[in-house]
Order: sequence, then C-alpha cells, then structure tokens
Amino acid sequence: MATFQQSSDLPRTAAKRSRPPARTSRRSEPPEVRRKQLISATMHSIAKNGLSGTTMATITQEAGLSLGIANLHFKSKEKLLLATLEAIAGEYNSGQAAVLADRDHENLVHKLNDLVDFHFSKNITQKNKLAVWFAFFGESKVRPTYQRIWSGHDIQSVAAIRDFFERIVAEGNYQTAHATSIARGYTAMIDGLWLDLLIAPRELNRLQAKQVACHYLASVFPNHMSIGSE
Amino acid sequence: MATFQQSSDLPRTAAKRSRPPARTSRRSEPPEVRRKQLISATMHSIAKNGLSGTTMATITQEAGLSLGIANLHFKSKEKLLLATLEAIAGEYNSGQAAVLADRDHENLVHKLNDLVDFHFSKNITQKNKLAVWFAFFGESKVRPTYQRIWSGHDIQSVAAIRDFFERIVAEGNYQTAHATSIARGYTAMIDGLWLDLLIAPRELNRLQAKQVACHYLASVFPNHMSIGSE
Amino acid sequence: MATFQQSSDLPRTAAKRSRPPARTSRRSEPPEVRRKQLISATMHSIAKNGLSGTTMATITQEAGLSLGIANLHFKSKEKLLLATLEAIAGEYNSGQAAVLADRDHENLVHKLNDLVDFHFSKNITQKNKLAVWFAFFGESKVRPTYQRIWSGHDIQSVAAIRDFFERIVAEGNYQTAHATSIARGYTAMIDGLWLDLLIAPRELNRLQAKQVACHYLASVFPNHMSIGSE
Amino acid sequence: MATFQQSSDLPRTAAKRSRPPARTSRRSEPPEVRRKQLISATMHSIAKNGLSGTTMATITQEAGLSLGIANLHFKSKEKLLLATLEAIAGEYNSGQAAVLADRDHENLVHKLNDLVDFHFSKNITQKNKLAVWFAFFGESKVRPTYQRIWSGHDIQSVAAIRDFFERIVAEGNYQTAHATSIARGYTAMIDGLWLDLLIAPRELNRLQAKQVACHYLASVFPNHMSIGSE
DNA sequence: CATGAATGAGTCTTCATTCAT
DNA sequence: AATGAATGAAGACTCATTCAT
Repeated sequence: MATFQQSSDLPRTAAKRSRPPARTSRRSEPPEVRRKQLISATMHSIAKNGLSGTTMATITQEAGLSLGIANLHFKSKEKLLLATLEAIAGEYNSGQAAVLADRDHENLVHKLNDLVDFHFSKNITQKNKLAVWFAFFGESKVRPTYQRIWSGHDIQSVAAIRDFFERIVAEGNYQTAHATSIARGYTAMIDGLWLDLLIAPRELNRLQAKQVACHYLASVFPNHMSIGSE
Repeated sequence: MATFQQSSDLPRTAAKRSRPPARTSRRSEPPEVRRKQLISATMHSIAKNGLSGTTMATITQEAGLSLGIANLHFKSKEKLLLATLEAIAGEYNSGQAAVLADRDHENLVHKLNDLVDFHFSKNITQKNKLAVWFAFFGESKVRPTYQRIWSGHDIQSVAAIRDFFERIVAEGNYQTAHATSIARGYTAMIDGLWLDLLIAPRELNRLQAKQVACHYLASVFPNHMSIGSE
Repeated sequence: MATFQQSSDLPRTAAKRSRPPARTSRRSEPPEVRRKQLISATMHSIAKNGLSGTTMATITQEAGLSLGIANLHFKSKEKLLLATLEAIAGEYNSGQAAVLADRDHENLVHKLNDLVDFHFSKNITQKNKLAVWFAFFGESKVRPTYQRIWSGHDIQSVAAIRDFFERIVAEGNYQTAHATSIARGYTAMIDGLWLDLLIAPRELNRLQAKQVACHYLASVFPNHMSIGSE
Repeated sequence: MATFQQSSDLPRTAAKRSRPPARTSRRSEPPEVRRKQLISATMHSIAKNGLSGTTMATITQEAGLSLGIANLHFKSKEKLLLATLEAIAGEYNSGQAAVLADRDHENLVHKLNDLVDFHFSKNITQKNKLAVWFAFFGESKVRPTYQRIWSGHDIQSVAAIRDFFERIVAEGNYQTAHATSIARGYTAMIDGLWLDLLIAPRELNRLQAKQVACHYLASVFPNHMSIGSE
C-alpha cells in the first residue's frame, strides 16, 4: 500500500494539546514553527468551538501563546484562517497526488485500494481537519477566497480521480463510459461520508465508511475492487 | 410521481425578497405567520451573507420587520436559527416520508425514481436551504442542540431509505445483502452532491447531479433504475 | 455691534459637564439631539484629554451615554471627529460671514470692531473649541479630510477678510495697497493669539489678546481703529 | 547677518532619509549620536505620519535601527517625544538668542532684518520641525510636561523680542509705548504664519510669509523696516 | 550594546438583547 | 403586538514595552 504523510498533526514545540495551555517556549521560535503551531491550534479550536466560536483568544490559548502573536505571524485572523484551510487542502491534494502518481509496473487494483485507504486514513479523517473542512463550506458562498481554495482543490481532485478511473475503465473493459460521472459520485460520496464521520461518529466509524465507499467501487469496478476486500 | 409539499418557500405576507424591504404588514399578524416570515428571512440571509454574516439586523431587514420582533416570537437568535434548521429538516423528512409512504399496488421502480426526483427537486436543492444546511456543520458551539436535529433527520432518513432499499433488494433478487451500506452510500452521495451544487454550481447543475445519483443506483439496482432514465 | 450665535455650547439634555457623568435620559432622544450631545462631548474630551487621549470611552462617558451609541449615530470615531471639526469650522465661518454681511449704510469702523469682537468673543475663544481646532492641525498633514475642511475654512475666511480690508483701504485712502498681505497677517495673528490663549492662558487673557490684534489694526488702519478703542 | 546654526537637520550616521533605511551603523555608536539619530527620525516620522501615526516602529524604521534601541537610549516613547520637542525648542531659542545677542556697534536695522530672516529661515520653517511643533498642541495628556517646554520657549522668546523692540522704540522715537504688545503680536503672527506654511503650503510660501511679517514690522517700525526690504 | 520576537493592556467596532413608548 | 434607540459585553487588532539571546 502506498505510504503518504502520516504527519498526523503539526508538531508543537512544547505546548500540549490538552487543556492546561501552560505558557511555554517563551522565546523566539523560528517563524515557521510558530506558524505551524498556530495553524494547528486553529484547527483544534475550530474542531472544539466551531468556526464562529473560534476567536484569536481561543486559538492563541490553544497554542499556549499570547494574544498578539497571531497578528505578528499572520497579519490578520482572516489570513490565519486561510492559511489553515490551505494547509489542509494542500496536504490533501498532495497526498492524493502521491497515491495516484505513476510508478512503473503499477497495479491498478492496488492503487484503487490505496486511494480508498488514503481517503479514509486516520490522518485525513481526523476530526480536527474535517471540522475545518466543513466549517469553511458554510461560509464559502460569501467568501470568494475560501471558494477559490476549495474550487482549486475540488477540480484538481476530481480531475485526478477521473483520469485514474478512466484507466480502470479501459483496463476492465467496463461497459460504462461514465468515468466522469463515477468520479463525481465517488468524490461526493466521500465528502458525504466525512460529514457523517464528523457529525454522527456514533452512527458510523472510519472503517465502516471505508466499507461503504468500497461497496460503491466494487459495484462499478467489480474486477478491481472486491466487496469486503478490506 | 409522488407529490410532496411544493411549498417552494415560506410565504411572506407582503415583504418582497427584492432589495427595498419596505416596512410592511404593519400590525398584528398571527404569530405563526410572523414565525414563518422570520424563518424564511433567516434562510435568505444565511444564503446571502453566510451564517457568520447573518445578524438579527440582516434577518429582520430581509423580513421587512423591526428588530425587536424576532426576540418577541423567538426568544433569542439561537432559537430562531434552530427553528430555521428544524423547518428545513422537518420539511425534508416529511417530504421524503411522503414519497416512500406505502400506497397499495405501488411500483418500486416508480418509487425509486420519485425518490431521486425528490432529492434533486428544485425545492430541496434551492440555494437558500442548502446554504442553511451546510452553514451549521461548522458550528459546534450550537452543536449539542443542532446535532440532535441533524441526527434525528439522518437516522430517520437513512432508516427509511434502508427499508425501502431492502424491499428493492428483495424484489430484485440482488446478490448484495448490503441494503444498509447502499443506503448510507446513497445518503452520503446526495449530501456530497448538494455540497457541490452549493459550492461549485458552475461545475455541476441540478440535473447532472441527479444523473450521478442515478448512475449509482443503476449500478446497484440494475433492474430498478436504468442509466439515463431521466 | 453685530450679533452672532452666542450658542456658547451645544445643549445637553441632562448630562452635566461636570465629572460625574451620571447615566441620564435613557430613552430615545431625537437623533439630532444625540449628535449634538456627542459632538459637544467630543470637544470636551479633546480639551481635557487631547486628541490622542480621546477615545470612544472618554467621549461617551463625557456625554453620559453608553459606549455603543457613538457608532450608532456616527458610523465611526473618524466620522464623529470630522463632524466635530466641521461643527466648529461651520460655526466660525457663518459667524464671521454674519459679521461681515453687507447691511445698508454700514459703518466700516463699527464693522471692523465687530470683527475683532467676534474673533475674540467668548464663544469663539472657548478652550473646548480652540483645543479641537489645534488638535487637528497636528494631524492635518496626514489626514486629507481634515486638510480639506480646514482649507475650506481658511480660504473662505481669508478671502472674506481681504475683501473687507480692501473696502477699508479704499475708504481710508491708505497708502498700502496690500490688503491681501494685511488679511494674511491678521488671520495669522489671531491664529497665533488663539494658540497663546489655549497654551499659555496665564500669560495672556482674552482681552489682552484682543488689544494686541487691535494694535495691529490700528497701525495699519489708523483711521478705522484707534488704539485702546476697546 | 547674524549666523545661527544652519545644522539643517540632525546628523544621521549613515541612515538615508530616503525610503530604504537599510540597517546601518551596526555596533556601538556613541550614545549621543544614537540619540540624535532617533530624534531626527522622530521628527521625520511625525512629519510623515502625524503624531498619532508615529509609533516606535515607524521611528526606528526611519532611523534604520532596531526596535529595542529607542528604549535603551530614552526610557520610553514619551521621553523620546519630549526630547524631540526640546531639541526643536532649544535650537529655536538659542538661534534667536544668537541673532539678538549684543555685539558692539550693532545696527538695530540689520538686527531686525536678521531676526525676520531667522524666523523664516529654511532651517526653522522646515516641514519636519513645524510638524512636530504643532503636533503637540493637541495633546494635553502630555501637556503638563509639554507646556513647561513650550512656556519656557515662549516666555523667553517673547521677552527677548520685547527687549529688542524696546530698544527699537527708543531709537526710533516711536509714539507707541507698546513694545510688549507688538512683541506679542509679532510672535503670534509668526506662529500663525508657520501654521499656514505647514497646513496650506500652496496658499503661502516661505518668502511670502516673510513679506507679511515685514509688512507688519514696517507699519509699526517704519524707520527700521521698509516694505519690500527683502 | 543591540536585537526583534513576544506580550497583553487598551482601542475601536459589532451586535444580541432590552425596554420605554 | 410592535418598534428601534440604547446598552455593553465580546472580539479583532495595535503597539509600547520587555527580555532572552
């Protein structure tokens, strides 16, 4: 199975993610470390408090840093939010691209499994990131910038998956000529399943969600995905 | 085809949805009319301004009513928001229930088509309602209450669809014993497609979205749904 | 002697200008009353705390009103400040214009005395107004809007005085053809004297300042102004 | 003509007044050099950004120095501001004193011209200094300390001018016994003209301002100042 | 001496909620 | 029942000041 960054979460120099923020690392971390710290804290805060409940105070508190610091490294809350969204979108897209990347002698069956594994990996489906992901959808109608980021991701992602599915259709001699439609459907389904994971974790867990997606793929690509393969 | 409330939108006594709201409907409307007016205005405002851009002022202005009236009929902004969410969820669930309701001599093929028609009907996929729907996913501050609403809807909806799919599986002698999984997958897919309709209307329109869903159903229930049936 | 508005100060419904602001007049004053109240409070605050020491809090406290009210009636602090500057400039210009206004059979000697009386009247030279006046000069280099207001006032004022002085020059057969220069000099001198009144009230009082101005006028227009005439 | 410091501006070790301040003069300049650098930068910043737009950051950036250095040499922003004001007042007073200083066989006519030349010299009327001068008039928070500085200047200056004018009155046998009043009037007028130079440079330039002042002096001391003498 | 990342009090502004009319 | 002026708590952002390096 393809490996992809299991970074799990942005590193935090010393701050704990647990409740007591505990003022830490008083001095001069490299800017990039601080930025990552703040982006991670933003994700946590959105997961915990919602987007509207996320304030500069909740973020910096979560990071164990002072109030002013976010404006020092990002120029505004808006920019920090955007950077957070971009971090997740970027990680997602590059992760998916890595899975789909051509490697010689590749087996499309394995690759299809890798793709589903990726989409339902712990890293991608962690609550922090899903919460951010969906938090921005509610606002994206009104925020052109969010829209742009998301559209970029979506178009890229759907196109990459469609290309991949076309290869599968060709290899499998599937009757259906609708790789595009299946790509759309698959993308929509994983979005919907993520939403369920976020909103109703008790109704559905990560592995069940993956099963559901696999069933779909098995029904359209029976030679490449077998039900219960995972 | 099954009929379901084509209410289209909550009635508004006199207020126009166009820009100049023009103080209207002066005195003493029945409370229920006022409530509907306000709920409708809330939907419009969320669609137009996002959830975070929606204030009591934007809502009452949209409704052509005074600021104080919202607090008179609902006790707080949060209650109005919740009522709005409930209105949409309730309409959705009762609409779906009506479609699935047993009526003698019913044809499951027709009913399956009706279901898809319903899920991608103009009324259900109107921007106002989708915007409200997804606006709440980022908000966990309100989530305890909100989740109850959504979970209620989701569980009910998935259960109803699963029961229906089980009848189809039985009638069609489909190999798959996974009506539940298909119901989950279908539900997730329509959520994801709605999201696309809301976020990227240029990439996907209502009829295309329905096609995608039909493809899925055709692949799992080939005897009950034919590709291109719509 | 010409009369001009001796309004002295903007009326305040109930608030005292003395220290204890004492929440007052809780409800619904006509907007114009509130605006005047706030403008007056702004003048007081600038006189007391300086422009940089003037915050929305000091202003509204001075007015005996709540913090939010200023943004309700003016849209921002900037606009309130501008309105305050305009109130003073407008009062000044219309007051001066009233003094210089042509009335038949007018005596230029009397009118010249009226002009000086006006420029050193209690109303015009009150500390509140002078403080505002000079507070804005420090910022006007950077604030085009302040500059515009001030320029408008200055050009108007100097032009009006120059026209008046030209009539005096003509009537007095004064050798000097430099009415413009005298108008500039006189205007500059009263600005400088106001500054002295504001900054060093112990060195110079209002009547002494007027004497100084009269001496100047007497030296250039000996037939129209006699030293010690006031 | 009397000479007075034509320092023009405080020397700056290496920093240019042009935009890219370019970190310069690295280590260990003599404290006095640093102080002058910072005072000069303060003047520039006030001229450019106004007093309210002047922050420790704009000052140190203008000086091409680090943020911390200002607090090292002055203890606080306020002290730096005061030092800047004092530098200007001190330069002014000592410059004026130098012009008026008794030197044997002195010609009062020449000296009077020197005085006006000084008051409207490029050095004294430069925008940087006038901006600082007038910037402080709106600030009463700092006023106790500030007033002391200004009063010192004013009293000294007016007294010196009055003494000088008394000698002129004596020499010229002028009827007027009001040397004090003329000194006040002249001082006020140059303050007012400076204000015009700062605020409305398009209406009045340096030489025109001097003309206006000369006209005044010519009208009160006709034997010592002739109109158009400059 | 010198630096500039970090801090947090203070400011403007927004907006849900109240309440006299 | 209805209004909207008024309130004030809460939020984003600024910036003088500190201090580890």
